[in-house]
Amino acid sequence: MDNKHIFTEKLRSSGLRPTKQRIEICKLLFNRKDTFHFSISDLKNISTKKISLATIYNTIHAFTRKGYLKEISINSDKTYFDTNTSDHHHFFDENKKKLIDLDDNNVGKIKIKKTLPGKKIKSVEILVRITNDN
Amino acid sequence: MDNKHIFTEKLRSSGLRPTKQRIEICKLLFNRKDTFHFSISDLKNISTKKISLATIYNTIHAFTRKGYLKEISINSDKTYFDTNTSDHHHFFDENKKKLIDLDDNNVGKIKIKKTLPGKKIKSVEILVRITNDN
DNA sequence: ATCATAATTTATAATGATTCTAATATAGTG
DNA sequence: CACTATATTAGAATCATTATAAATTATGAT
Repeated sequence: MDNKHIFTEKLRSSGLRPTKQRIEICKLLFNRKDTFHFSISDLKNISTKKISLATIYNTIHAFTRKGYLKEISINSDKTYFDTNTSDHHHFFDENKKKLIDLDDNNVGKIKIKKTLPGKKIKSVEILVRITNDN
Repeated sequence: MDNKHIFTEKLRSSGLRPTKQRIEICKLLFNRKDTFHFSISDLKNISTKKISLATIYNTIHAFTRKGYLKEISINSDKTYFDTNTSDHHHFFDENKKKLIDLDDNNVGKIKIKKTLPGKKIKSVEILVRITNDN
């Protein structure tokens, strides 16, 4: 069971043609229990089928625009993406250079007391940098 | 008054030789009232003296290691630095692509309820994305 | 001040991620 | 099937950043 028809429908209903490359990427990303943090090169590496780099970029960006992926900011040369698009935060393990989810309900309420005229808050993201405890 | 001798001393006391390039960069960064958010190319642009790009990179990284600058993470292709090294957070204006300081005391206390074995928290950073309110 | 040495600067090349381009292939529609 | 819009592709282009190796400069000792 690889959910091919489900992905096909999902793609179609978002106005994206269900090509074999997109379905393959869907399988890699969404046929897993846990949320997946990855960079483009990670994705390239785990893919057995040959999909061009440009297609991987295009697809991941399309999925991000559709809200199926979330882009994550850390100071690193690579951009990371997350299959968990819910409101949540991250630990960044500086030793392992790995992201770990931090659920919104594992963080106390955040109050932003400063406001800026003519601006509205789009999102509030927390990054907790962690290191080995020694 | 350009604080040249103060910068010279500061550099020397951190084990960095006070070269004319480093002193020029000190002036650009620290002779200002407000904190300064910049990218390497911003710095290159405001410098009237010709300093090679490699030296700008080297110097900014040296200053960051010494704690005179702080590196900031946002999802963008450039790395930003901040002359305000105190514990604080940022707004990122998605329309203007500009960073704005958000003081720690303008944010309610943040409680991280999840712990990870063998790890300690190094820092907690908040990024508040804002857009035009319309 | 001069010398020797280690640190620094520099121009340039190399790298790596990402985007662009233009040709080819494919999906959806009639 | 045929047409057209959309996708995929390989490869080139771009941009930020890092590495290299030679020339320059700061510093401490003489």
